[in-house]
Amino acid sequence: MDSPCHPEEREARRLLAWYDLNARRLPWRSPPGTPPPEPYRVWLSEVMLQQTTTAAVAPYFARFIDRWPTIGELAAADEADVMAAWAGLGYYSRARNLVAAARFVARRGGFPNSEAGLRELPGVGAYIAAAVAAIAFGRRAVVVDANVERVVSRLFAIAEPLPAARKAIRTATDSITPAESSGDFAQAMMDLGATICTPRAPRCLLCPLAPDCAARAEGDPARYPVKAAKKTKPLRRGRALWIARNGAVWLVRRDGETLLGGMRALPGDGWSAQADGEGTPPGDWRDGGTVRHGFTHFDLELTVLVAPEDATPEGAGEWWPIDRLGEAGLPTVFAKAARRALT
DNA sequence: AAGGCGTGGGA
DNA sequence: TTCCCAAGCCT
Repeated sequence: MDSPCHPEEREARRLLAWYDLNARRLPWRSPPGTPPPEPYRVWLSEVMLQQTTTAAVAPYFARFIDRWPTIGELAAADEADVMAAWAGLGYYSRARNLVAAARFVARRGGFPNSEAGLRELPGVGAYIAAAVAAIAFGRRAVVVDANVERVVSRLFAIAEPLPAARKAIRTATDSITPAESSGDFAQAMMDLGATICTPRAPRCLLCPLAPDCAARAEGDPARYPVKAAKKTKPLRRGRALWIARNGAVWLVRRDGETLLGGMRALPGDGWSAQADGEGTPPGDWRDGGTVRHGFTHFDLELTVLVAPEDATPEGAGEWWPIDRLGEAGLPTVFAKAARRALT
């Protein structure tokens, strides 16, 4: 059984053997070698896991599965309910696309089982299509996420910086992806990246691929993957309005597909103003304090302005009971502002 | 193709 | 505190 073989098979064998003993147990996953979870669960977990930690996803995944156990039930849901259930997880376009994709799949009569078919779902890109095809449908697919980029760039000592190195990384990943068990292989690569081949201080002594690892041979595996320098995040200032009356607060819904689009929110300015102090509020508004919040591409310093008792809101919105504010599905930045206003 | 798009946790 | 980062996608 240990007949001479291609080096690429050697890596997959070592990794799969390691995975048999070391696979993380996660709510959306079946143990190695057992039948895969339903495509719905695999897809839902992959969408939630984009740029998001397993610890953050776990409670959301449980709540979604409990409330919408099948793709058909999710397809029939009100989008507003899904958005509210997504609140706090971030990247809200994922929730908008989730509903659209669920309806697409339900109308179609089931999930596509090929990468190309999966790519047609809104919110499904190269990574998720490959992951679902491999994990849920047992297809051979080249699954490349940030973990795989790290593992593979070290394994092959790919010195080209990201993102330009993506093509070389994909080719290298393809070369070690086995024909069978490619779902387990993909999950094994991700587990290896999450627990052993970590961004800092990789635990090479525990790594099943250490004998094959070019970066390890060089002596400084943590220098891979090489990344382009990142830009500094600008600081924006903005205001949120706390307009309360009879135990209720005035909430609006942000429209469009831009920042926090589709989510409930406190009314306010656009945060686009570089300078604070513009549009000074009427003197009878009270300064409710300031919260800081970091977004992907800018930091926000948000001042909460508390309205006088007789203030009248303008435009579309709704009065929301303050004692049930937790159910409003406010994005974290507004949850912070509300907490500040209430202290 | 480079930038928009959230959030929380760890070092 | 600050920085980096986590199962990316879309335009």
